[in-house]
Amino acid sequence: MARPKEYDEDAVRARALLAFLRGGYDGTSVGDLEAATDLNRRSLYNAFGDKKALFLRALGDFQAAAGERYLAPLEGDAPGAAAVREVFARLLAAADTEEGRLGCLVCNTAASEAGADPDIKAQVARYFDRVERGFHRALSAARDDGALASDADIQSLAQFYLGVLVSVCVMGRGQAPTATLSGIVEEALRKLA
Amino acid sequence: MARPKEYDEDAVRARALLAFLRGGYDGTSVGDLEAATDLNRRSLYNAFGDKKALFLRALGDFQAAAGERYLAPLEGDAPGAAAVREVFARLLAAADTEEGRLGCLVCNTAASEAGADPDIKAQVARYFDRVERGFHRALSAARDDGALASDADIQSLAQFYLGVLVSVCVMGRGQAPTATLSGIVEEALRKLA
DNA sequence: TGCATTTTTCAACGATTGGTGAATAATGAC
DNA sequence: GTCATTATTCACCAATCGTTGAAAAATGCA
Repeated sequence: MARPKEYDEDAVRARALLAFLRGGYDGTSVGDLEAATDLNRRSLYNAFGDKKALFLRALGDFQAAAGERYLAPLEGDAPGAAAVREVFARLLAAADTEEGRLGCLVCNTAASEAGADPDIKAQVARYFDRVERGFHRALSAARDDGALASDADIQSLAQFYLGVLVSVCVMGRGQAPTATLSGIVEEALRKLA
Repeated sequence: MARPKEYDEDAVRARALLAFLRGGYDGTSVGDLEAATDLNRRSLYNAFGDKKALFLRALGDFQAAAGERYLAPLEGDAPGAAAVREVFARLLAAADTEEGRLGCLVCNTAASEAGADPDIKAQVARYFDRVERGFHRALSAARDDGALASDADIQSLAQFYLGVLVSVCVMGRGQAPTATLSGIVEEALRKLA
């Protein structure tokens, strides 16, 4: 019927995501995206609309990937204190990898000028909400298991661990030594028996 | 001897700082800086060199101002648990102001593409170091006062509170509700008797 | 073998970017 | 008043920005 695409769209989006992770929204030009994806400018626009739309797709892809890679313990069928610990263990492990050092696209975006855009801001808020909800679920289970006092404030604890997660991502990107990151986490996890 | 400047350099730098706080490094054009400072392009370049130099000055100014406004309790002559609490109280109070909602230039920069520049990265690291050192000092006093157990790990606690500070700044900029920010802080401060 | 459809290539668009050269204006020293 | 010095104004630079139009190439269907 028509000429077939010469590229795999999922792979292209994965490469675009990496580029945005490196440079952020403003710091990544369409030229950079061409180079990162090996795709002609025009094909990018045909496939995704414009730069912002592509960024939003990347942001969505990141949320999906990070959700699976890091948040799974919170959202799986074994929530509890161990799940919370596992999330941070995975985060710290990632901080030792090249890709992990790029930080979290959501956190980076939240702190950046692109975070002023309403569409982007909404996606950021949605992810933070998801993380907080995940912690809430796990912490609730932890309380039922006795790892937390029965009168523990689950809500503010969930917000607290969301904050710790954000700080690990931001400071990790800022090249903070791994020891600093694990210091933060270690101290934060002391709240769990 | 020569024609006098028509502007106050300190005021200009303060306005440039505000502009960078709003838009970040990449998101603030020289044109934006002209508008923010009411200064001609050429005068900006004559006075500061180039955009990056001006940004570095703004970053330095921010550190000085934030140091005085927020970190003073940590560095003053009454360190201790109350000083730590006071820092976060000031941070939360600022989160309710328009200027405070712009976040922290250091944290924003750490998460942004500009954070890749070595000169900028060094300034970011220096500030984080200062904050951590401040917390260390206050926490050490807190331990001596009995507000912390005598075997408390002051080092990782200091890193921990630095992380909490970063997360409050980043999430505050991301328009997180004040309740979320105070939830984080409240939970973090529970470590202090 | 055309035909319709869609991808790809290539070149260009106007706008904006950071940065500068040169003339003009304002001062204090003489 | 003249001169050296520095600040301001204004026009302009090449480069890059995000985006698009139009032609060429590749497919399935008739």
